[in-house]
Amino acid sequence: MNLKQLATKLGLSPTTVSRALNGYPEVNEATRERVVAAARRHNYRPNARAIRLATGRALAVGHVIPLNTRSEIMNPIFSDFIAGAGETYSRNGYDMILSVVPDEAEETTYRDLMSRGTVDGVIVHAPKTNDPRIRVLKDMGLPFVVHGRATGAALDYNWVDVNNRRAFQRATEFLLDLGHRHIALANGLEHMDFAIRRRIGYSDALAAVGLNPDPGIMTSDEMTEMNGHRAAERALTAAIPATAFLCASMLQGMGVRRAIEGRGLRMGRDVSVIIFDDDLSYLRNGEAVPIFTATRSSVREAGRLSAEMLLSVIAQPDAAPQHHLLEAELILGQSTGPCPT
Amino acid sequence: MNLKQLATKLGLSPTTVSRALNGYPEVNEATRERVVAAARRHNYRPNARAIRLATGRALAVGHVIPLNTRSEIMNPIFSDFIAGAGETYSRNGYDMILSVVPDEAEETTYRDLMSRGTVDGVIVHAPKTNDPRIRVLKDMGLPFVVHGRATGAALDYNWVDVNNRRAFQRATEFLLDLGHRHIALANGLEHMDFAIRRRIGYSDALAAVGLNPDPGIMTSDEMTEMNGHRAAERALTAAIPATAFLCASMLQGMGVRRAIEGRGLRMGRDVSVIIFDDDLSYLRNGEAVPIFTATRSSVREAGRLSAEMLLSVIAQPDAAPQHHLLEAELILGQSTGPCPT
DNA sequence: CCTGTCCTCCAAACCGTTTTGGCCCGCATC
DNA sequence: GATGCGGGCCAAAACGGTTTGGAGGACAGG
Repeated sequence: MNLKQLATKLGLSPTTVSRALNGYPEVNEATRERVVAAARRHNYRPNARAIRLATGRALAVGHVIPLNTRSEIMNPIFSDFIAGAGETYSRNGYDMILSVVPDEAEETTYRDLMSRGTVDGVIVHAPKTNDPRIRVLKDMGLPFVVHGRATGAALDYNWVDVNNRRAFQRATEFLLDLGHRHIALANGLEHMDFAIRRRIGYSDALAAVGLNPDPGIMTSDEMTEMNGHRAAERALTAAIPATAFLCASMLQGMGVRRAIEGRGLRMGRDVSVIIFDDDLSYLRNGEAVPIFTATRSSVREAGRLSAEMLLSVIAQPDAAPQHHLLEAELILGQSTGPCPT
Repeated sequence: MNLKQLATKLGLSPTTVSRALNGYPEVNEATRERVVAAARRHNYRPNARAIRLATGRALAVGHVIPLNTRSEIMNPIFSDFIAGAGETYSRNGYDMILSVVPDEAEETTYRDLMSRGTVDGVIVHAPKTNDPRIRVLKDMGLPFVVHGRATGAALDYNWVDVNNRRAFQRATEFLLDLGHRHIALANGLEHMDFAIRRRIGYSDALAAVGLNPDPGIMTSDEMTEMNGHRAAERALTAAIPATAFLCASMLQGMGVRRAIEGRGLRMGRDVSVIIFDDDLSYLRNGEAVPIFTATRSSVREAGRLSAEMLLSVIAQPDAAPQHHLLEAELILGQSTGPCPT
């Protein structure tokens, strides 16, 4: 059942039927109701392909997932972010298109999505320092929102980010207040922007009390359980062992906990741990009471917000760039306590 | 730059240009080269919206993600499956559309995707026993492939699945061979089809040596670390404590390990553990040598295969239903050993 | 009665491709 | 020299909507 058929069945022109269904004012209320009723009865659904061609809009947004050979982006964050963004899209009648491409093809993919008219805008994931994608997208004129920020980008652009620096600064301060002086950092890969900011927050807090970061207890690696474990083994057997840990992810925190307990120590009493908790649906940080003390910020919420921002940018492409800085909350769990003397 | 402009620039008709670019035979080789060269030079890219309308094909496939209030599908599996499927799609010029919808709207979403012509086919995720979606899609005539199977479905349909029953049967047999007689099962939610099959494999293996499953050491729950931990606590303090565990996921296995070590026992010596390892990119089961003995099957590979199957179904909608049963390999790690006497 | 203004509706153009149904010309065949 | 047959090209009709630019009629105002 298409528009023309519906129109003849109603004894109206396609024009009027189209207008009636799309809520234009120049159609009599009585006929509008008649049209709407008939449309429902024959469950007419306008062909999306035709609408897209006629209106020149794609009614779709893209998420380009570079399939790194060293696979970094296919991370645990991803599915929750997508869930949040996807909710927003479906509520607004937009499609979400995922492009999984080898990372060297990422730029080409953006160009393609744009020039073939497949999407109206894109979300940029996992920005690196001085990320080249920003310049490219800006030049192309394709609306985009970055999840995160890219330090050093000369241009202004739309982004949604967590205040990673402050989160880790507060967490470090909290550990310092508990008397810890040897605080290990199990960070993410530091070519990623968020990881750099977290390290700065950590260093700043140390510097504020006259401490220098000790490279012997700082690691930067993919945020897996095993790497967390490895980092903790190293920091716990250092010349001056760490008494506390700051972890960039839940998984790393679990690895650290394993190392702690594996040495017969108890987390929260002998060694303190704070993690960054992305509040993932399948990696809950405890139930009633959190296991880990954590800086928490929902990545799903970030997905929602990024999507909303992108839709608003698409609607008004010439508006000034928008920014949304989320604050992580510091939640108290069972993994922190005063530094043993 | 669109087809018409390119055509006039070449002094040809749109017809000929279109045919030249699409490799039709009725165009002179010399002109074809001229056209191709010009297309590249002006980097002409055909408008996807127009192609879709003209050909009547969506050149896109859908993945509908029901956003369960009890969030079951937004699981760790998801991102790897998507990565695998996405690779296949981009290689074949198809778009992947993700629809995140409240689960009561799932059927409506399928209807919409189909009747508005947004997709040419869909992948069905996380089938339950006697899953109603299969009947619905069959009736609609929308091509689909199920990732997993739905026990009890009367109709035949396309699916890609792992031999979950045999995997757990073999794992159980292996533990029995090592002398274990009290084998706990930390299963997934048993309204999910894969979980049922795994339990059957487990029970069958026990039955084969004359043992009955002990409900006191069997759990069925979401596959999280905490649930694994809880299940292990229970099974280790049962009247007759379990000496071995079969876990449906890596995360559960990690929880079980924590419980074991928390009681001062050692995994692999005092208590054996076998997990089902989906080979996720951010949850690697060890490096050189696996931590957990496991039945392993790459969910990413399953994604690739499902996507390929779907594309073939779309190409030949009337072919007989296809099935692809993957076998999980049993890999030996450090988490299993003879039953202590 | 004439004019102007709404209110409703419509015919036709348009979006950018693919595809159908020729057309023209050169060349071989009889 | 007519006929047949491909090869190479094209005009125009789809595809299924939206949007532009009226048209016709009712009704109010002068």
